[in-house]
Amino acid sequence: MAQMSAEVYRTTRPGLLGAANVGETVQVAGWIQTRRDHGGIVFVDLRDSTGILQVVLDPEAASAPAAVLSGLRREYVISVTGAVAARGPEQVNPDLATGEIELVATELRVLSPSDPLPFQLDGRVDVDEALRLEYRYLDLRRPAMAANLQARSNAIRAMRRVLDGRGFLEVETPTLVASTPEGARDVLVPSRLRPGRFYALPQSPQLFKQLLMISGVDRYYQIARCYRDEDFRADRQIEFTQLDLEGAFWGQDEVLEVLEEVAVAVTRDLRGLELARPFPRLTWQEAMDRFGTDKPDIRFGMEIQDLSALFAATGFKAFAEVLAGGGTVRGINAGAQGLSRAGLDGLVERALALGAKGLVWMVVEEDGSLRSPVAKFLSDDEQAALGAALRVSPGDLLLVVADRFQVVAKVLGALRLDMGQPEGHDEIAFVMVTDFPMFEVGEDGSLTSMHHPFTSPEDVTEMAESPGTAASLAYDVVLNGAELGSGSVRIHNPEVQAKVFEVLGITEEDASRRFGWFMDALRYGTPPHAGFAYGIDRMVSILQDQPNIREVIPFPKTQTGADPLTGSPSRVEKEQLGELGIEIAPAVLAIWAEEESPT
RNA sequence: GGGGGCGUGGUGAAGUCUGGAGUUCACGCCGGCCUGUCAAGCCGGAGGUCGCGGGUUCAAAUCCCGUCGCUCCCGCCA
Repeated sequence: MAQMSAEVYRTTRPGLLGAANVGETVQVAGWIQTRRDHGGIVFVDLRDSTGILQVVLDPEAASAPAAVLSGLRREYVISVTGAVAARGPEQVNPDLATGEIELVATELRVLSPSDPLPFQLDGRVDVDEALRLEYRYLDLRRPAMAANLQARSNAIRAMRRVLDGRGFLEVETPTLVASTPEGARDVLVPSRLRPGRFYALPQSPQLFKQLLMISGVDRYYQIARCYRDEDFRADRQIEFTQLDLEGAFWGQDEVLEVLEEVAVAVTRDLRGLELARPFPRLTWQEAMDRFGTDKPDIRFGMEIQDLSALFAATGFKAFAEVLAGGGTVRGINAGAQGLSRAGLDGLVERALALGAKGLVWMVVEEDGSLRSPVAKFLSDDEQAALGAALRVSPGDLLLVVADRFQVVAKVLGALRLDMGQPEGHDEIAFVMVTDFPMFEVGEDGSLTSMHHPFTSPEDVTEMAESPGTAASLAYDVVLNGAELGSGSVRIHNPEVQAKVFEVLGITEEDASRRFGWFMDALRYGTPPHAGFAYGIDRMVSILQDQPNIREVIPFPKTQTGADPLTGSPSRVEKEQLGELGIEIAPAVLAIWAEEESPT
């Protein structure tokens, strides 16, 4: 079979052919999308990654025997030689890119047959995702999924184009790193050569890219796989991909400019849309005040209004007590929702679930008066002022929450999304959120980094003296209400870094043990630097109008971290564990035994 | 850790609330007819332990308990 190596399967591709090729003799190969067998003549839609082409198999013209033609089935892989012919005017298919032509076959070879499929690829029904994942290689043949893979590739290509054009150096950093038990749970990998020790898979290349800055790499980027062992969501997988970047002698403005350029290029390539620059910018406080969240969806208004001043002298006890206690009263005008009493009760329940002590709803009547369980507690002046503040029209639904600022923001922010978020994703609304707080204050008063502990404070003195309110040089990029990524100006001064650890309550000893190597590096001439990481899965899924990131990940895992195709995570042989010095806990072995017993 | 949804021939759904023969619809699959269809058409056929286990009942896809899987959300995600 020496001639096999010289065998020609195709001379062109199905989707590349058009009216210009009429009269040419070509050979194409691909999968049979559908077959229409008329007893004599047989039509086959031949599919590959370029598109679909109709092949006409006439038993009198084709050299293949009739038995072969009638034996063709979906997803058979075939190679066809024939003449490109124009279709008659009655036979043009306007729904097909190649609909003006067809291939009249003279020779057909079956390269691979296919078993009947476990599910249909035609996209007319939503197949159970577990089944799709078990047969992902079939799922990915569907044009919609192939388009997602293509879009992802296009996005990464656009990123590289922008950054390569700006002289960035692409550098790979390790994926077997030291565990830093802070932030997300690490994915751990046992070491064979040093039994009892573990690598962690990186949550991000953060410290390595900072080391690269110290190394003299001026501008760095990496398409970096990152790992966080936390619970799954529609937009969260245990492993995900980031565009990680960093620049020396940079401040926030330089980073944001590059981020915009990347976002513009990716949006252009994926959606053919030219975004206006600069992107809208909000400080964290503005975002929280107006939208109740640090990742605002600015495709619609329904902004939160502070009503505290308006109720300063209110006789309504619930509001007065909150205000006396330093809280705030805020509301949104949700517009004409036309909700039933049950619907309104549902909103109250939702507010309670979000942590509110209550939710005041009011519906604006035709005469401008307010229909509400609490209307009788509000003076005429208050009602009038409320109407003015929320710019009401008859039929509008007003939602008011009184509580601590954090609670009000969370509840109204969530209700705003419930009531107003657009269904489609026609609009692409990027927004930069800046001036994040340095720290998050826990219930017990403890401080944790809002971003990460290598983020520079805006003012070191302020940070030391009032860490609870101190601002940082951290920023996010938000797209349609989703956080696409975060970045910051980093600390390049070891004393400042030590101070941040101190404020975080990390002892000098702890800091030295965990990050001593990094603190040392900071002492050898560290340039000021700043950077960012874009979540590529999220960016592509939103730009592709996909409901979750699994649609743009070729081989994702299920919510319990499993891959139905390969069976990971799998048990391993005792011998393997022995080499690693690892034993399975008796409690786990008992569960295994129970699973295996046939009962 | 918690809350919600889903699980019915190969696929997708209806049936479940209000228990009464594995019933129905669409697609796919197999066979037959058919030489211009294009998600071809027409005729015929096969195919299901209603996720799994237990309980209630004369009787369970349907009610109850448990469990597994998938999914959405809260917590978590420096």
